[in-house]
Amino acid sequence: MLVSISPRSSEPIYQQLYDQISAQIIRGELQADAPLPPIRTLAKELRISVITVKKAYELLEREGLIYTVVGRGTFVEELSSADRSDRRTEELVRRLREDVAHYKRMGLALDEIIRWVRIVFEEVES
Amino acid sequence: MLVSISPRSSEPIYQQLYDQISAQIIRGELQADAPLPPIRTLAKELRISVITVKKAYELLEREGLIYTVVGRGTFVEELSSADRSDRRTEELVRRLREDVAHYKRMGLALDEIIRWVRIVFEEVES
Amino acid sequence: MLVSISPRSSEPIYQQLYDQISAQIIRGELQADAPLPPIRTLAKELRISVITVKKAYELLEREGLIYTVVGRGTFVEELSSADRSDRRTEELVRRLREDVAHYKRMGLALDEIIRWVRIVFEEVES
Amino acid sequence: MLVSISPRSSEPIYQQLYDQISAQIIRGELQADAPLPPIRTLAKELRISVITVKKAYELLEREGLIYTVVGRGTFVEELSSADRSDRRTEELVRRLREDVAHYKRMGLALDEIIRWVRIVFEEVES
DNA sequence: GTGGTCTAGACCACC
DNA sequence: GTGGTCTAGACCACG
Repeated sequence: MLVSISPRSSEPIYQQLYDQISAQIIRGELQADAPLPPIRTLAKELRISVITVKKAYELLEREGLIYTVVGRGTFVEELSSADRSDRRTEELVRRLREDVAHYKRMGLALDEIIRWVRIVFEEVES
Repeated sequence: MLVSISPRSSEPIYQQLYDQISAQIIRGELQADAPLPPIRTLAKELRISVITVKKAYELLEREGLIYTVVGRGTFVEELSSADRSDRRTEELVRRLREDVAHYKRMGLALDEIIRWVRIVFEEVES
Repeated sequence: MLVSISPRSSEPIYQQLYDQISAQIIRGELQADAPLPPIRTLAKELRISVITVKKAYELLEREGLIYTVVGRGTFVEELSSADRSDRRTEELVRRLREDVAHYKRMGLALDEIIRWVRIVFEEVES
Repeated sequence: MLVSISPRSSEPIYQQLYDQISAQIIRGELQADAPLPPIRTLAKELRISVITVKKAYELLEREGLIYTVVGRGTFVEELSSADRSDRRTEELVRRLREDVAHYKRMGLALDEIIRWVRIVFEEVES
């Protein structure tokens, strides 16, 4: 599992973790029942607080993306492909709604938004 | 000048004000040297604190979009249409870059983003 | 008498008036007993409030630079050349003290200040 | 980090803080990534409001001199020595231009200004 | 009437 | 513990 964080970002670190890990699970890059790194290990690797990692894992668990076996560790939940598709959509739409509302408020027409999305999409690193 | 705020949004109120007013100036809807509502008046109308309005005005002033004459009031700065176009693009691209990067990280293709933007655009309030 | 104001400056308008008029008197450009423009006239010319002009004239009178004859108008006070020289110095030093203190706080040595004063002096309009 | 304020000065407290801290950063006295005192601590030390300190920090951040990591604290931005030199000059010249313009308007010759700067420099506290 | 500054104090999110 | 936001209210200078 690969994650990277930018501590200076305005997005909270636990959110960055959640976003990246959930995306990998939903895209199917992490197999069902595969183990996630132990909280302390991941915290040490990323040089962040254990509490922060724990918060991200808790979020993932509450969303049904991972499960914990006390004393054994944390594992990827099994998701049907329908599940995965639904979750992806749901998560996505929630965010898009906010963003698009913002563009509308800035006075952008639908065509303009799409035009800019095309332009920016290629330049962006990921 | 028309502004509206949603106190429940996660976006700070002063930021909402800044966004809306700057958009109107950049779109040229507010004439150069036109007076903005006095901070106290606007605060009362929106039922928020004077200080919150002031913070928005401070941001606008620091961006060179408005100017203040103490004891007289606050006014729209004169912007060439080239200026306006530049600022609009700059502001927009900065934001789009972040958003699109996020969608990419979540594993979305360009087509998918555009498809969803179309769908969401209509249902969104403003 | 020639005065010009910049309404956007952070320096109050009445102060701008005071500075310019007092400088002209102290430099001897305005003869003793020469009439100053009536308050209302000057206010109209400069498109500012009568109150503002009045405030400047009051300051000048309090400093003994002008005198008022009710019903006749306002006139330049008679100053001995010693007087003029004293006032000029006094006024100047008060201001310089603040400015120089600021440069010192910014970590500038005496030599540096002088070097920069020389450079800037020529470029400045007046 | 050493700062001192004079509450009686006409210069706003937050501006005094900004001036002193920015000067230290630009002079390179504060190392990159060194932590600034927490706003609450500094406020208590100086016996001023937290908000006043925050305002100074906001200014510093907007000028790119410090950066904030929410929940962790505030830190000195990394500046190349070229950067530092540029900023110092820029800030200085902006201010000097105003001051010198004022002296010129008061009818002072270059020699006189320099003579008085020399005299005043030593007596000034800091 | 206008904005500029400062205050004390509250609540929140994050680490 | 950290900073981020918002509040109500005060006092001042300016026009």
